Amino acid sequence: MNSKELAKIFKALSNENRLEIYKEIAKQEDIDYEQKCECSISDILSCLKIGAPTISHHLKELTNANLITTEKNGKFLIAHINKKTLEEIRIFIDLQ
Amino acid sequence: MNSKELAKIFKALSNENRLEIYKEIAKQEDIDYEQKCECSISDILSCLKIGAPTISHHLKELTNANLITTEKNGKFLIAHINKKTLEEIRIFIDLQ
DNA sequence: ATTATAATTCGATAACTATCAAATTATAAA
DNA sequence: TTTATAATTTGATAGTTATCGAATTATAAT
Repeated sequence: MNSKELAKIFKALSNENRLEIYKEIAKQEDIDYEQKCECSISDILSCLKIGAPTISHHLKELTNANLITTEKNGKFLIAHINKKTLEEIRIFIDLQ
Repeated sequence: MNSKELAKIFKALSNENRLEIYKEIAKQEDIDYEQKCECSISDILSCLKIGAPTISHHLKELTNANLITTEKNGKFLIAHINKKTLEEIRIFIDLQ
């Protein structure tokens, strides 16, 4: 993976609130291990002090960096961690 | 390590050129394993297409995020990777 | 059908950042 | 002591981004 792509991933994680969102998604995915994971915007809304439009924006950034994937479940949105991208970061760290 | 600190670290790595500088420092440190490592601004200058003031700025950002340390050797500047911060990133990755 | 809820889009704004040229400081070499 | 080199600082600028309120869309519940 080249520096441009990697920098993009780091940029997506470089905002405190966005990082919190990412961690919350990972946490939910862990809890709901065998169930269908449901980490919706409304869930995140209650954790953070930022509005829905901002969360929507942040989720798009995370998606754009391939850190998460999302799908719609009725009214709700479900987010998943993309393990491959996480692995790319790990590879970078191990190389340094 | 909390999200605010971690986000700061990621921010420092979120610029392509700054990431390249970081990698170059790591590379030099690796090469000069038993010698005194000398990764100066002038060395980096020749690798990247940005000016000295910008590199100086980037080095300050990396230092500020505790990703590197620097010392002066005469006219030159020597940079070192801070392994502890690298380890903090690894811990985060392993938790996800 | 109407209403309520979840999420997104749009437009605006304030804050931040990468970059450069020019000037300055610090150090080494001649 | 003069000159050359390395790096930093300063000031400016163009581009990016986090955030919000308002409006809109999509879906579910009544």
